[in-house]
Amino acid sequence: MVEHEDRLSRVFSALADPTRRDMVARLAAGDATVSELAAPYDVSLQAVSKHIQVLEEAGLVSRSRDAQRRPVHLDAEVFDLMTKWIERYRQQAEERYQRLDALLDRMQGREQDLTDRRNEGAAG
Amino acid sequence: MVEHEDRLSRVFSALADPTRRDMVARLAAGDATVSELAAPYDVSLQAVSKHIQVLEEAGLVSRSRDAQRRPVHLDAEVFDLMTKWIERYRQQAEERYQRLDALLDRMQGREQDLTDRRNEGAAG
DNA sequence: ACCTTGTTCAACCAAAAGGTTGACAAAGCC
DNA sequence: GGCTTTGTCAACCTTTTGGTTGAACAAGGT
Repeated sequence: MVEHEDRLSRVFSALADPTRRDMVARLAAGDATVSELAAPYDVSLQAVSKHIQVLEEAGLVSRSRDAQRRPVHLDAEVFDLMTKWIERYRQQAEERYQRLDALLDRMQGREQDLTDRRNEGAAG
Repeated sequence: MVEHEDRLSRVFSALADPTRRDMVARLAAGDATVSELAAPYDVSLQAVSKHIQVLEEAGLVSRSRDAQRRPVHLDAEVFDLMTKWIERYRQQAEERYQRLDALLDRMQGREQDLTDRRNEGAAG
């Protein structure tokens, strides 16, 4: 839709592809050239080259030069961006859940069903 | 490409969209109905309905029923899946980086350039 | 200079994503 | 019963994505 979306979108989008996730997994064990990366997959070298481009645009990898080879290196810092985003909302959701639990404790004597949990969540 | 891809692909793919990420952020503060969720965005209710479906298929949200309303609820557990994946490879990459550092320490007297760092990473 | 190896660029294609509008279902309100 | 609210289904359109092939570029090796 938008030509160049925000960082987080590109990172999540890059990792949404299983082939690219697998490549990241392998790069975590050490740098690799394009053909080394391509070896296990049943697709053209060009397709792999494109995948690496996507990872690079997401800031997940960087490429150097070694003669004709273009070694691909995993840049782990971007992971922090994701982790922060995830943790933020997970914590928020968990805190909310705990507040709900506490509320349920306080009114445990009353005959209320789960609908109350949900309603409190939406309103509070 | 594949009709129903693995869980992780669907989760990352779902969060690759900024609108959906925003919806998740808002749901972390409490459940909401479809129209409540749709309100801030300049798109049709149908488009929002589709977004919610994507989040649901990714296991990020679930829907209950309250009269005509379909309250959307954030399921935080799926976040663990992502976090685990991310942490695994980040740690691996960091450990590798530290081993490289240690290696560099041991051979600090020699006149070696960064190429050695890269080569060790690819071969080891 | 020429060949080989490693990688990218360009054009093209099919499928998926994200949006639209129109019709319809489901449940409360008058 | 009929209207209104809330949401989904279906058909359609456009852009993006992930793949293809063929040509080209880059940098040693001989």
